[in-house]
This record gives sequence, C-alpha cells and structure tokens, in this order.
Amino acid sequence: MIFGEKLKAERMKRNWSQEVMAEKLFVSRQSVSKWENGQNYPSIEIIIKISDLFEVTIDELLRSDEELTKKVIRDSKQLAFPKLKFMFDVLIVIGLILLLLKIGVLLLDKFTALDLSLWGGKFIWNFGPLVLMIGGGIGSGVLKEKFKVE
Amino acid sequence: MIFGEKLKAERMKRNWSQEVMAEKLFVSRQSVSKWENGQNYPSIEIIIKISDLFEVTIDELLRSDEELTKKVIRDSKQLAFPKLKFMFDVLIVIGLILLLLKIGVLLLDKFTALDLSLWGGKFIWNFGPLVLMIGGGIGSGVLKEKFKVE
DNA sequence: TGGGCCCGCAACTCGTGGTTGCCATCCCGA
DNA sequence: TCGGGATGGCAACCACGAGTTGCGGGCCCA
Repeated sequence: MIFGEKLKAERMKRNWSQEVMAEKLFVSRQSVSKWENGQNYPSIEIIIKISDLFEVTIDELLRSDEELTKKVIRDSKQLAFPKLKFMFDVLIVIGLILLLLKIGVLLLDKFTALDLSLWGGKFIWNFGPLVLMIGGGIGSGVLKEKFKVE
Repeated sequence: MIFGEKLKAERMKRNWSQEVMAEKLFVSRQSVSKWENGQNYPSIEIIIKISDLFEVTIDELLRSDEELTKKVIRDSKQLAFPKLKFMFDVLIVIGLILLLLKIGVLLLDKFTALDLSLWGGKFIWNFGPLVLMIGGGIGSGVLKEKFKVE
C-alpha cells in the first residue's frame, strides 16, 4: 500500500519516532504503526491533519508516484504550452507591427511631401513581416495541435 | 460538511442522479445520499475513484474553498509571474535588437561606401531601444520584487 | 546484564460505512 | 385526476475496519 510507505518516509525525513508522530496527531503509537504497515487507513479527518503536518497534498499521500508523475507531466505540458505559444504569438505581433509600419511609411511617402525611405531596402521590408507572422503562426499552430490530443 | 456539498455540486454539474453515480462507483444509491447529506464519508478507495471520476484532486474534495483559495492564489501568482515577466523580458530583447541594429548601421555607414539611413530619424533610434529596454527592465524587476515576498 | 527506545503482532471494542426497506415528493402522460 | 416512474431522504441493521491496549522482540548503550 502506497500510503503507508509515504507516511513512513515523511516521518523518517523528519527523524520522528512513531511515538512522536502519534502525539502530534492525538492517536496511539500502534495506530501509526498500523498505517505504515498497511493494515488500515486513518480516518479522513486524520488524513487531512497528516497532510497539513507534512505540508503535502492528500493526493500525494494517497496516490502512487506513477499517477502523480503522469499528472505532473500533463501539468507541466500545459504550463509550457502557454509560455511557448506566447512567444510565437509575440513574433506574430512584431511581424504585424512591422507590416503596419511599412504600410504607414508607404502611404506617407505617397501622399505627403515627406521623403521617407525604408532602411534596409525593399527586400527586408517585404519579407520580414511575412516571415515573422508566418513563422509565428506555424509555431503557434503546431503547439496548439500538439497539445490538443490532451 | 464540505465534502458532501462538493460531491453534490459536481454530480449536478453533470446532470447525474444519485442512482447513476452509484452505478459508476459500484455502491448503493443510499450510500451516495448519505455522503451528500454529510452522514458519513466514503472509504478511501472510493474517494480516489470519485476524484478520478470528477477529475478533481482529493484536496479539492475534502478541503474548504477557503483553504483552497488561499492555495490557488499562491499558485496563480506563481503562474502569472513567469508569464508577465516573460513579456517584459521580450520587450528588453526587442530593445536590445534594435540597439544592435542601430549600432550596426552606424558602423556600416562610417566604414563602407554604403549610404544607409535610419528610418524615422535619430530621435526614434536614439530613444526607442532605450525606452523598450528600460521599460521592460522596470516591469520585469517590479514583478520580481512583488512576488519575492512569497 | 539491565534499561530505554523503537516497532510489530494479536485480541478486543465500538463506531462508521454500506446495504436494504420504506416512504414522500415531483413530474409527465393517459 | 390518477398512475407510474424518477429522485432522494430517513431508519434499521450488520459487518468490517479503525483505533486502543497488552505483550514481546530487537537494538543500542552504559
């Protein structure tokens, strides 16, 4: 039984005896022994107390590390997803801003006496925004698709 | 009792009757009724099953919203922090890139026959990168300081 | 060797978790 | 209106499991 092992591990991590722990939880020492050896579970109220005492979640106490790892992997994917996607979204926004700048400059050049020139030539300004936006869009879309299976 | 209310809320959220839920958990309908009315708790094994069935953590089932809210606030702060900070960090990077571009152009202009001009004039290129980098740095630093109290 | 600390096994008690039976209420269709 | 089905609460009952007490074994140290 998973619970007993985890209970024992947490207790020994703190160098407590079963007696000490029993006192903290207001139970007999043998109760603690039984839990650790998998003979029975404590009551719900006591499980909550243990969770507080050790500052671990009840899920961590009751579930296998396998289950928890699966959950952590899933969670970390969801954590990484917004972050990575956000970065690609920023690229899209930058490309859009550059595109709008280019259009703005062209309009001003055409309808006003201002003689504005785009730095770097037409090549960069024609393809730069496009590359950023398409690259960002592809990256963002791929990530979205990858975690849609979830 | 908190557990019973949450159990009922989750069940009704799915439009299940107590009968349906009892079937899913392989217990009698009256057991479900008792849990919801706070007469007793289910066994540990069943609590784990319920947690899986509803895709909520056991902590969420057993703890008050007050306790959980305190924890969620703490977690969401940590979640929002990297995201917002990341955005300010991107601004810093953009500012740095623009600064390097400006320096690159100036060097090429001075040492080669190329006649390159910075679009928009010296004002933007002297202050633009600076504003981005300082703004990003301040934003990033404020967030860092805000959640350092944690 | 004796004492203290730590922990496991067994017997026992009692409370609680789950089941069954019954009933009340509500809603819908004939 | 009546009957049937669905839903859910209360009560009685029982088994089992959670917690307690008693006992003993192992280990370590003076």
